[in-house]
Amino acid sequence: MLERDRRKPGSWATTPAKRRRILDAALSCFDERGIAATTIDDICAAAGLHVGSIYHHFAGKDDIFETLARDAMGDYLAGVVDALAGGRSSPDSIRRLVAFHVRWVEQRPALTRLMLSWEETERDRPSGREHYVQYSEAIGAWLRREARAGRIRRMEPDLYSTLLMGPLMEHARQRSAGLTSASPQTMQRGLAAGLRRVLLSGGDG
Amino acid sequence: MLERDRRKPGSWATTPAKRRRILDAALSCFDERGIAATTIDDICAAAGLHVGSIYHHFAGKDDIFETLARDAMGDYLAGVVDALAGGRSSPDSIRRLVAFHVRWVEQRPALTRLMLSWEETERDRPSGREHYVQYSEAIGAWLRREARAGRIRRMEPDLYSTLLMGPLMEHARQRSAGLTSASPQTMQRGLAAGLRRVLLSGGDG
DNA sequence: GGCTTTTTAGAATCCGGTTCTTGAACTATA
DNA sequence: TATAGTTCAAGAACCGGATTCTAAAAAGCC
Repeated sequence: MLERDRRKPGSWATTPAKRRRILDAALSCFDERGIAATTIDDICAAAGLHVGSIYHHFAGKDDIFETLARDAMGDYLAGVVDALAGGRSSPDSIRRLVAFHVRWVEQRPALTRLMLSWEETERDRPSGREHYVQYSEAIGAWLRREARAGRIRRMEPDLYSTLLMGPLMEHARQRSAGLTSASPQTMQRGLAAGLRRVLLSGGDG
Repeated sequence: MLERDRRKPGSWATTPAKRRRILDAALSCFDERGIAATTIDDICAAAGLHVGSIYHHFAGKDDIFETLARDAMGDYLAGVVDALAGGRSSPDSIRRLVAFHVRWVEQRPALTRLMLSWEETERDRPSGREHYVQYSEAIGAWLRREARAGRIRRMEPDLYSTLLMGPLMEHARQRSAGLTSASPQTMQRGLAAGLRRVLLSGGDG
């Protein structure tokens, strides 16, 4: 029934490549049908493999999802940290952060969706908090340093992540749901301006 | 196997009450086990009914979930609109909005979780955008009015929701995951201050 | 009290994820 | 190049949970 791509003997891919192929297949399924709606069979068909093989490489659907999501999150976080660290001043770091974020979201819609969904599902699990903590840590170091130097408004640590991540994640959500009519450039400028006003010292208390 | 609460003949509840009982049962299950993990049987046990009866009142698990989530969202939105409309000035409206939000999240952890999860799952569905649009509309009217009067910084409409909803929803997420150590009062003050800086006119462009 | 409609019980069904068994392909070693 | 051990693929079997279906009890109505 399913059109499977049976290879002739002798052309067996090496393990990491096969793993990759499953992940890629899953990613495109997740992206086009939604995460809950894709079945293992869908992934089988897309990867040209049978259930057994998939379960040989992964513990299950969740494992595949988590692997993809974890990678996506890791990639995003690395970019965030780089952007912040690479700025030559606080405003510059903020500009770079927002520029990176908007570009990432624009260029990786599937990964964006994955990252956002993960956020949701992870919360219920034992390991749930992990990513959140990771995110906070990633930004925390930079924020603490800048705040200590007086370049960034001093406030309750919890507020930093709320006020920084909030707009960024909300933007990602809107964008991945196709709800923004404004251009990426406009959003980028607006987000940067907003974050500057919230974070940088000066003005009313 | 399941301990069902069989009522004696003659004590049958009226329809809306029965519906309510199912919803309440489901809400507590969702809350204590997580949404994905609660089975229909769990809800049956909690409501003291059998599958058949539940399917008589609702189309399925999703229907129950959506009903609860829609109600939660409706309640929240109504409060938001009230808060904004009731302020005697823009800063006052913002203060009221944040105060309402923080209180709501504190007092209704189960509904908060539901609302946030709905956001996630809804995106994939045909009717997906609906709630988002609803949210934007709810705040949109107030924002447009204030902006036209010059009391609120003029910006791309999409940015309003990003910059307003972003921090609030992020706060709700953190809170419902038990990740804030700061007191509600602190968060409330901080959020209000942040939103004021972003939204109110004046200062750098 | 008999008739219709609503609600319930619970068995039957269906669907999708996971497990298990078998065998084929690869690897290393002699 | 046979051989033992290991990894990978196939696909049937299994299992749990959502949904559907049928019959019967309760409620409403005359």
